[in-house]
Amino acid sequence: MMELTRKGEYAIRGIVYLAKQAPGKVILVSEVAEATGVPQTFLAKIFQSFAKLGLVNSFRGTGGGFLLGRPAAKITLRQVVEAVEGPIIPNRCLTEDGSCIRENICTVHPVWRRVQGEIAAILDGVTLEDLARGE
Amino acid sequence: MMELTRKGEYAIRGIVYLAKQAPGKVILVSEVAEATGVPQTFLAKIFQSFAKLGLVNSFRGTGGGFLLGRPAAKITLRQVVEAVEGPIIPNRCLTEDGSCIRENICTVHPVWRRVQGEIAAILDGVTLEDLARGE
DNA sequence: CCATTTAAGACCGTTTTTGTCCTTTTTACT
DNA sequence: AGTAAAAAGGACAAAAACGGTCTTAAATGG
Repeated sequence: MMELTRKGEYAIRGIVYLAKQAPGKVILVSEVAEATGVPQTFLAKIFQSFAKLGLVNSFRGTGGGFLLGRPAAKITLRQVVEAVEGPIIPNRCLTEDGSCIRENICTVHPVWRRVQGEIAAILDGVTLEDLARGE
Repeated sequence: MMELTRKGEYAIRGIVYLAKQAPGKVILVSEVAEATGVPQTFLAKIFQSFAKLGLVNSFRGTGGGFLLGRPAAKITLRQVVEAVEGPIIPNRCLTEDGSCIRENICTVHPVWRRVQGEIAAILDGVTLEDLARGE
């Protein structure tokens, strides 16, 4: 359970690869795809969504490509993961606006809340810089 | 991301309902299903898998039904969740036998290891007794 | 034997995942 | 201006997972 999807894994691989480049250097999706072993068109989609969120910047046309939208130290693993996988929600009842109708579920509610908080805290504490320079 | 499936939620609802009963009392699936709002045949499947693991005991025929396989205090939320959802694996690379081929993935590896450990610890710390008596 | 209740497995529709493919737009270079 | 190189965007599709249902068999008590 609680498994990251391929998309999530690909996203991390791809953006970490960008983080390893010299700041300001523009990289082709094709290069990232090959280097990380991710299907190119799939990775392109992922990077497009990153671009919309400002996680990466993109340039079209000849000489185009991608680079980080801000310094690697300012991008957390949580931001990357949530960008592709959505918010960290261990249980549906955490989604709702405070309405957890069933009582027996509600005793579990605070447990999931803790799980959510712990995961978020861990992922918040790791930046692309950390990951790029090998911990 | 990281969301519990319906099955997982149903499983918790169902077994917590059992945990709320007087010890030794045998309960019908139909009763549990109705009380918790879970589809009966689906819940039956879940309880069957619980029975195989000893989380519950079952009796067939007239007067049959289910009850906890051991005291509620001896069943953790983690055991319940893993019984239906499988082991807690935030990332595929944690499954493998130490082989995390890609280097950039491997810098992420210890992070997922921590996530795995934290979730496990939280769920280990909660028993059905806790959940049954309302935290 | 008969009604009841779980056990086991086959089956099935829907949604999500994991991509591919094609067209369009933007850009740089000649 | 024309062309080649990229990313942007959308449609499409196979495969897997999810969320169940249904049927038949086996056990049990009366």
